[in-house]
Amino acid sequence: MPAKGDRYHHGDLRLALVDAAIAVIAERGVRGFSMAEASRRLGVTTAAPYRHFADRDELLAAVAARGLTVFAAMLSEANGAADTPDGRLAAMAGAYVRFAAQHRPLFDTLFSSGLDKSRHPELQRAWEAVDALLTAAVLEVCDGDPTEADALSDAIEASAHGYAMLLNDGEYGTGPDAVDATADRAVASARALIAGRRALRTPA
Amino acid sequence: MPAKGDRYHHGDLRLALVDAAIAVIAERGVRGFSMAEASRRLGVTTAAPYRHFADRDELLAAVAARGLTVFAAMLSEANGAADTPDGRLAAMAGAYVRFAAQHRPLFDTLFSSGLDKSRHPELQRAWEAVDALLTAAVLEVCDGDPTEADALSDAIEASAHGYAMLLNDGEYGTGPDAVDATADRAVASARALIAGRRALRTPA
DNA sequence: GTCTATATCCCGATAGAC
DNA sequence: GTCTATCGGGATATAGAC
Repeated sequence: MPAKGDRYHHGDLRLALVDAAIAVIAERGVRGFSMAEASRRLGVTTAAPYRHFADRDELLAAVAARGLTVFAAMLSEANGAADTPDGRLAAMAGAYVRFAAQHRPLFDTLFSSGLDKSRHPELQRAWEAVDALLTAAVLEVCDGDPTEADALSDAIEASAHGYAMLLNDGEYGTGPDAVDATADRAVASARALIAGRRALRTPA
Repeated sequence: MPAKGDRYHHGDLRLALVDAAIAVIAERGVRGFSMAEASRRLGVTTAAPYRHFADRDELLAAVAARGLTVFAAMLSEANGAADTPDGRLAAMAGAYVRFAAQHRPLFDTLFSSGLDKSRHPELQRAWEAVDALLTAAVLEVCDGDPTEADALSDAIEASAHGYAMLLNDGEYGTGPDAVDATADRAVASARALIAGRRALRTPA
């Protein structure tokens, strides 16, 4: 406890607020998050956060930024763990689902917080970095055809996103087994989409 | 205006509240909904709804029930509009996306309202009816193999759900063209999953 | 079946002291 | 950089009158 005087001060309230926000979101969901509750957890008054964040959205954006860092790391790691182009791409679909389940507060902040992305350019850039990871992996699979690559990229992303959302909704049960099973199914679906990708070319 | 006395009475406040709730959700999103706001729209006091709904969740559940009716109707109609098993199943994926976009308040209430489904048995039954539509269509496609049918059903559902969520998040742009394009892509993805469904059998 | 009125609680955000 | 104090707003839900 590095306290200078008789009153407790945080070394880095800004950082502590991000952590506290994640903890609140983990327990009460994104819509249960409030500046007041995060402040209470840290034992500071509700005014304190406003020295570090202009408003509620800015704190949420900071949480989202951390989420994108973790997300990119997990996708990247999955990409490195397989040895074929198809395997790398499919593994990223699995990592997508695992990220959603293992870092649910971050995932929810990214996708269900109602955060206006266009108002946070930093987040847009971080998003582009994530997209680039997926795009690169897709291009490895179908390098000749950028149109097909776009369609396949969207298809795999949508599939993984759907599995992730439904998993977190409890549709597949709860617990680590459900996470593993769903991640496996996302991987298998990615493989099926890759195998059947000819059908993505004809929308009718 | 069938008013008996000098004061306005609704013929069916319960029904009017469901409509008002949908209108509020349409304008302010699911998390912007409140009993108070719905009451205000109808010109009744905030106490009035509690004669018809025990609490906020019960009104949301009524909205969800309507949503499931519409959802089932759209899936069923899409199913009837194609002439091959594959076509019927794929068309349902497109209908899933169109439902999400064209009835966004209902879709959001079903999937993003934080409603505890297990506490509303009526909703569970309505959900099962929706699931049955999808299951039947999938069984037509792969009638010999119930395990494969389960996997394909989940895969198509997740894919459609992902497209729907990302569309409503603005990921594919806005407007009727974006809806059409995304629905088409969901249809194509369903076809790709059907075509590549052998890959769904081996989770590794 | 609706209204008036109210109890209780929570939130975001700011001003000014220290 | 944090605290005290507060403003202004909104929510759910109930009690009792009509």
